[in-house]
Order: sequence, then C-alpha cells, then structure tokens
Amino acid sequence: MEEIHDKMPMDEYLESFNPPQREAVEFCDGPSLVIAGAGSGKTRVLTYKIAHLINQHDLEPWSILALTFTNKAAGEMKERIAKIVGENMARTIWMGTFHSIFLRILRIEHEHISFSQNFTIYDTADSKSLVKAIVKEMELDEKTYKPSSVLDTISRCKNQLVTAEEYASNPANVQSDARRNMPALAQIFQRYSNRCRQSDAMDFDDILLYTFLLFDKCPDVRERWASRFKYILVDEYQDTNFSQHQIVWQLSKDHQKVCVVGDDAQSIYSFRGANIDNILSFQDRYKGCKLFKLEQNYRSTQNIVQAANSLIEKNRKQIQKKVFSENDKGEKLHVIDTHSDIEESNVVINNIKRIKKAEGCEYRDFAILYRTNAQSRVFEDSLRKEALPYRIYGGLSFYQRKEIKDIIAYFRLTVNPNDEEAFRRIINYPARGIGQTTVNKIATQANLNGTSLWNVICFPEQYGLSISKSTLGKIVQFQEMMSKFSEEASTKSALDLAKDILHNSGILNDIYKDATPEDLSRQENVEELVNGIQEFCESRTEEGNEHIYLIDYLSEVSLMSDVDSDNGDDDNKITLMTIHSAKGLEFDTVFVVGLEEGLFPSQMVSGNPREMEEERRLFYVAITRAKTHCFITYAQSRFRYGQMEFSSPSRFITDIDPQFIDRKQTLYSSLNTRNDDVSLPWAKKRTSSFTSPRPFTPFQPEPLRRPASSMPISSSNGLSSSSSSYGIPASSAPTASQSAPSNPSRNGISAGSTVLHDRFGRGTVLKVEGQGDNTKARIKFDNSGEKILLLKFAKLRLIN
DNA sequence: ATATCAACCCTTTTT
DNA sequence: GGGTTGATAT
Repeated sequence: MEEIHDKMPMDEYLESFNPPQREAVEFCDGPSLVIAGAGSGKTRVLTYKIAHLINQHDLEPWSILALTFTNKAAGEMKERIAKIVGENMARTIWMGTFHSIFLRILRIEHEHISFSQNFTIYDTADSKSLVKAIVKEMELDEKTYKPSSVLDTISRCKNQLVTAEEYASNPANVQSDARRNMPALAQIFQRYSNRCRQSDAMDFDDILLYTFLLFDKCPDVRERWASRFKYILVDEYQDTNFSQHQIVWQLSKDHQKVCVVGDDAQSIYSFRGANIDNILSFQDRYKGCKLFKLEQNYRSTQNIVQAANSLIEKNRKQIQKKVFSENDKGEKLHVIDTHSDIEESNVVINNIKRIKKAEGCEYRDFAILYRTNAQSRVFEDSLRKEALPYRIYGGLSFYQRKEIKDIIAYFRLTVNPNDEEAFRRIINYPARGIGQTTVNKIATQANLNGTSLWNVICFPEQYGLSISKSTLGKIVQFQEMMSKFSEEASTKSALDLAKDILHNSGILNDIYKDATPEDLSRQENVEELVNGIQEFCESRTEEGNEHIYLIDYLSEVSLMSDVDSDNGDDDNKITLMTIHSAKGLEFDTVFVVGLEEGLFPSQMVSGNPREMEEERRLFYVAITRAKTHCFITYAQSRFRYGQMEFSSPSRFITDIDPQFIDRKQTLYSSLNTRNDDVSLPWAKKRTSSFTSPRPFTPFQPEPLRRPASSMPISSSNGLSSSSSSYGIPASSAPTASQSAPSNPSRNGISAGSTVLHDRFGRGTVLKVEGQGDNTKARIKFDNSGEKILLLKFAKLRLIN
C-alpha cells in the first residue's frame, strides 16, 4: 500500500529550500559536512535528504543509517519521513541514537564479543554501585576513590577507546594516577571491566567501545555492516565523542557516503566526552568533503539572532559563519534583574500571564530554561500556587524511581541471572530475611570462584557457601522463583511475564499494602509502568513483530531518558527544563533564568577557558530556542545548599551587544551596584566572613553578603523605582515619613512604608498591628503577593 | 535483621 | 534544604 506522498515529485519540495539547503539535500555522491546554524531548518534538510535518497537514488530504506542525538529526535524524524515516503518505507530505516542502533547490532553479533544475547545495560547508578563495591572489596579509602570520579576516568578512557588492559599497561597512566594520589585506578578499572563481563553487562560507554572493538577485531563483520549501510547520516555531530567518530569512520571509510550535520556553536556536551574537533577536523579526514553552510535562521526574530551572534563572537574557537534572519526585527531581549530566586520566579510567571493574555497564545509556547535541575523547585512552587499547568523534564526520571528500578531489576535478573547489580537490588526486596551479611558471603564466594552471585546461590555447597539452614532455605526459594521466571522469558510475552513477576514476587503485595500518599504515588507509578509495557507491546505488534519478549522491552527502556518519553503535543503546559535538554527545541517565549556568576557560568569552570567557552555556547543555545520573546533573568540572592547566597550578574549578559537588550532593574539592585558596596557600612565586614569565597575575576565583583538582622536603611541616593510592564509594577505607595519611629519594635515601619524583604523583594506595608514581639505587618509585595510577617523575624528594610 | 537517627555530600549538564 | 548513607540501638 503506497502513500499518496510517495508520488509527490521531488522538485516540488526541493523548491521550498534556499540554495545551500537544496545543495545539501541533493549532494549524495561523497562525504559532506553541513554546518547548520541555530534554527536553519537542519532537521528539514536531513528529513528530505533521506527521502531524496530513497526516492531519487533508489536506496533501500534499510540500507540507510541515520544517527541522532536522542530517541525522540529519531522518532520525530521518522514520522516526518513517513509522511513523504510512506510508513512502510520509513519504518525500516536504521534510525536512532548511537547507543540504541549499536546495541541492536551488538545483540545480533554478541558471539563475536563473548557476551550472551541478553546482556544487561548498566545505568549510571549501577556503575556507581559496582565501583563502590569494588573499592570496598579492595579495602581502599572511599573518600579518595569516589565512585563518581573513578567512573569519570573510566568513562573518559572508554570514550577514547582505551580498554582497561591498555590503560593498565601504559606507564604514563600509572604515573599520572600516582600523582592524583589514586594509584589503584588502573586496577579498579580492570576489576570493573571483569565484573561487568562476569555479570554479562555493559555500561553506556561499553556499547560504543565494544562496537568499535567488534568492527576492529572482526573485519568480516565490519565489512558486512559497512556494505549494508549504503549511506550514513549523523545529526548533532558537534556532540559526538571520539569513539563515535571512529565508528562512523569504520562504517563509511569504504564508500565515503556520509553526511554529518551539526553546529560547532552548539557543542555543549564535552563533559560527556564530546569532542568539538570531530566536526572541526571532519574535512581533513574525508578527502574531497563538500561543505555546506546553512546560515539563514527561520526561527527567531532578527534581534534574537543578532544578540546571539554578538554573544558567540566572544568565543575564539569556531567555524566562521554569519547566521542571519529575515524575520521581523522583533523586540529586544529583556534582561531583568531580580532580588531573589522567589522574585525571579514571580517575574517570570507574571510575564507568562501578561503575554498569554496579550497574544492569546498557549501555555506550551512558554519555556523556562535553567542551568541546573535544582533551580526548577522555586518555579514549580510558584506555578503550583498560581495553578498554572507545567511540566518539568529531567531531574528524577520515571525510570530512576525506587519502585520502578526494583521492578526493572526483577526483569533484568529474569532475562540475565548473572546481572550482579540487579541481584543485589532485589535479593532482599521485598524483605525475605536475606540480609547484608548473607549477601556479603555470597559475593565473597563469587569473587573467590570467579563466578556470578547467581551461580553461587544455584550451587551453594559447590561454592562453599556457609550459612544457616533457615537462610539457605530462603535463598533456595528465591532462586527457584527466579528460575521459573527465567524459563518463561523466551516463551511468554513481555506483558504477561511482567504481570506474572509483579504478582509472584511479592512486589504488588508490598506496594499495595498501605495507602499513605507516598504509597498511592508508588502504586500510580507501577500502573504507569505496566501501561508503558502494554503500549510498547502494542506498538511493536503493529509494526509487524510477532513475539515481544521482556528483553525487547528492557533494551528499549535502558536507553530511555525523560525527554524521550515525552508524549508531546497533547499536553498544553509550560515547559521547565535544563538548557541541555532544550537542545533542538523551540518556543515562542523563552525565559533563561539564573544568569549569575557561579551558577551560569558554573563555578566549576572558572579558570578553564575552554569550559568557559562551552558555558557560553550553552547560553547561545538557550537564547536561540526563542522565536519571539527572550527573557534573561538573574537573582541577586537565592537559596543554595540550604543557605542564602548572593551573587552578581553573569558575565554573559555583558557579552551581548547592549543594542539588542532592554534592561530592567529593580530598585534593590541599584542599591547593590558595585560602587555602592564600599559605602555600605556592613559590606566589608560581611564579605570577609563569606563562607565560600569565589575566585576573584575582573568580571566578578566580590560577592556581597547582606546583613542577617533587619536593618532599616534610609536611602537618599535619589534612585527612582523603575516602572515597567514586565512584571515589576510601579510603586503606587505613598512615601513613608522620615520621622523617628514611635514604637521601637516597628523600626519605623508603618502603613504606607515601602520595604524590602530578602526573599520576597519590594513591597508596600498595608497595615501594622500588635505590640512588642507580636507586631505584625501585612505587606503587599510587588511580585510575591500579600504576606503577613512578624516584624521580629522578618528581614525587612525600609526604603523611601 | 530491621528501624531510627546522625552525618554527609550535594548541584552542572545525559546517552 | 534534602536525600542518601552509615552507625547505632532494638
């Protein structure tokens, strides 16, 4: 059954492209590099190029390999291609993330790398827990060998295609480890690799490493896949790491039919091993490579594009290009100074309401983007209070919740009994009286005999496991139950087996025994998981697969992130996410929040110019998500690590050419300008007692610590409050009298006073009542609503 | 073997 | 501030 679109003449859609876009689509004879500026229609070009390959070059869809950055991007592109070439054609294209595509290939070729077909994928938590166990076993100091930093080293190596053996045999590594005071790193690395093998498990990096090794060690296998894929496309090439770069080469070096697309200005994943040099040096590796530059931005207003250009110009290392827009000039970017994280969130929300009312747009047109997930909380609180619909991406993803991980662990152990991390997770969940001591004994015997924990409990006597009769009984019971599940793994459908496991393992009993609010939420999650499995099975069935087993489901979810599982268009909500996860997305109105030194750019990168440039690119990505309105906000104070912290505006704000910016300042910020600092009597004393001093840089005036006690300040610096329609309404309050307070407990605060609060910002006192310690003020804050505060505790300062 | 409480780290970003 | 981990008591 052919789709109507199949018959659409190629010329017709080619006409809708600008010249470089069209050339990029049509050039299919050799290697090409497409530098695609933000919003330049990159995805459209890729989509039509694939359609073009099928329609005009008669390539079989299954001979096209298209690698994307996220599963979601792959899914969306597939849908769009299906609209052009038809569902049946689109379905067989090899399209997905590096990890999902090569996982598929590794499962097919598992014998060549000595893994079983059902090997497990360890997520980061599993990897950490394994490292921790190894460090403990080796009796190393757990403070020096933190799982995160150990794993960081291991990951870096694998991304560079360095195996544990190679690492250990290179004296340079051993020496540098000694210098880092971590001489056992090489040994931990080796143990880690062995244990993963023992468990028949791979971590994320292993998927790429073993793919490379497979192609490297088995030339016939490489040739088979290299000749199968007649054309290779890679999206977001600026975010590939060395191993990915090498795998692309392994598959494309014979025919050189490869097209990579990316934007060096949007390279933001070097922390994950991404190497911007891959894209910068692409032309050197592929001789005769054609270069196409997509420089017209169709997404954003001229002001947004030019502001972003002026920002990214401050970076040195980049491919020359001039991104331009022929859209409306648009309004300037709004930079809004706020007093606290709370005020920042209120300013954002007020603007959302205002714009929505003025333009009649939808909630889904708004996005709040931040540097770190922790920043979402304040916005979440405010949005909930205002009853506005929102969706937070990232943070604790669905699959990272305890109850879900427990269930997945059962699935994993069912499919692969050697999976050590899954084993440890569920051996005593639900509680069945097998405690830490017993598990340690099992683990010791497993290590001693070089086998898996599972094998030890299958043959306890053989492996010399000395435990009490009653404990042994419990272990045997567990072993028999899991064996039964395992036997069904290759016969029962994923959904049936999953339900079976939930019932017979005692998980359902455990989760449904109480009805506290937390229990209810766990129950909901479990139901959602079951629904997810059902949906997965149904969609696979629709695609024509006959049998869907648990391993198929596991393979899919182990590489799934929160952004991927987004059900997208049907929910009309304000989007909250990190800038990283916003890559590739666009919104009518974007709020980039938390533009403060130490937060964005992160304090982690200070003193490292290369990483500082990456932070700047991150900001570039954030701004270029906006189509019409772009707001940049910062807060002078915010809660971090349970403490109030004060910071100055990010240096990135001054990187943007001021002609594209409309700056709004609150009165409070004027009090806190650099020149005023020294004139304030308490400034010096407080700064010296600042608990975590940051390195001083020319961009960064020394942080100002505000007094903890309420201290009335009569300001006479003649600053007028700024009035604006951007969430900082003009003061309608009458000026307070300068006369001495009649009641000392009131510190001069009376109805009509304008006051400042550390967290709520500026407000007008409506009423003061009560006596002595019990004196309360009802205050209407400009951006935080009305509050009644005890003057004894409230950190208020009077301003006139 | 489990429950409770203190101590600790944390916050960069994710396939 | 909060979530997780480890020590201690029951």
